[in-house]
Amino acid sequence: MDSHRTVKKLGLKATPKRIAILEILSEEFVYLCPEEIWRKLQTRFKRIGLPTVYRNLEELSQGGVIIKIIHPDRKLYYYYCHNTNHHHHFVCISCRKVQDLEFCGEEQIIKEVEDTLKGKVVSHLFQVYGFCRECSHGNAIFT
Amino acid sequence: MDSHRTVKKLGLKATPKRIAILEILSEEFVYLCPEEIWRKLQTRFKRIGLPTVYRNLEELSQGGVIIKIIHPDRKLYYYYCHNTNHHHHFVCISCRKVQDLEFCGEEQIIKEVEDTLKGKVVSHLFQVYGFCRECSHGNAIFT
DNA sequence: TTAGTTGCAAAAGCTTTGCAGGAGA
DNA sequence: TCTCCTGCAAAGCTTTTGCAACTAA
Repeated sequence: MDSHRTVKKLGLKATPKRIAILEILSEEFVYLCPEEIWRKLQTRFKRIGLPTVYRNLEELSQGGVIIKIIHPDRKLYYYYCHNTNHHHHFVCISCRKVQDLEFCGEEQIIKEVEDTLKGKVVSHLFQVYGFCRECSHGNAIFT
Repeated sequence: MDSHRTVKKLGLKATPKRIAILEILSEEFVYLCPEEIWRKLQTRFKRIGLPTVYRNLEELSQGGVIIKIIHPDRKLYYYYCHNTNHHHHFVCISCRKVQDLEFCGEEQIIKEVEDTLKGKVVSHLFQVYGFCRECSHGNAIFT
């Protein structure tokens, strides 16, 4: 909520632009790409560079405050996730809304990898794509 | 196995380079990026363009003969998967070896999305990263 | 013959870097 | 004051496109 404090907690300076980037994302329930965030920032700042957006998004995501969304188009997308527990997302491919999922299956994965393959799990990527409630009711704009 | 027939079955012409690309991938148990495949092709063909590799990989993956591997570096990677059933992969982040997983959890995901979120699942991405048996025994070369 | 392929060069994007000037703490 | 940030311009890289020449069927 308090973007200023969140930023400082990461050991970063609380510059107006950094705070604005975090605020923009935290007010959205969809994932955004750097350029979209940049365009939103332009309404608040007359001079704002795209590299600044890229740099800040990377820092915030390194700090765990926002997450990268894996997208088939291989562009960078970021999402502010309010839920701090380990969980995964249901991503609407029409309106880009992101919703939390309870299901994970991490235990079973680790068990299978360790027991059957004798390997070691470092991380896992799990994302579900589809149409959210609103978009599956006829008004989907698939892009 | 028979790359020639596989290619023709997709409605594509069986050109030597196309077949070679498929053969190279089908003999590997790791995922490769277009440039790596291109370098391997250069030992067989004196003239071979990188765009040809990109184009063919895209066609073969459209045809379902090979799959794209989602990678954090957002580069394209392809993998020839011998298993035709729905399944997921355990990817070794050290040696790039890919191994099939039995666990999926698709039913639970669909149930949760439909029951709780009232949405519709179109696809899901599930990939597990870690160290394979060999690489977790000390000889890992993490890049 | 002829539609599908390929090589080359160039373009296209998105993302990153260098660096001098600027601003939080 | 002193790092850390930022804007701008330029570079970097991977991937894609245009087009004429080529080739599998």
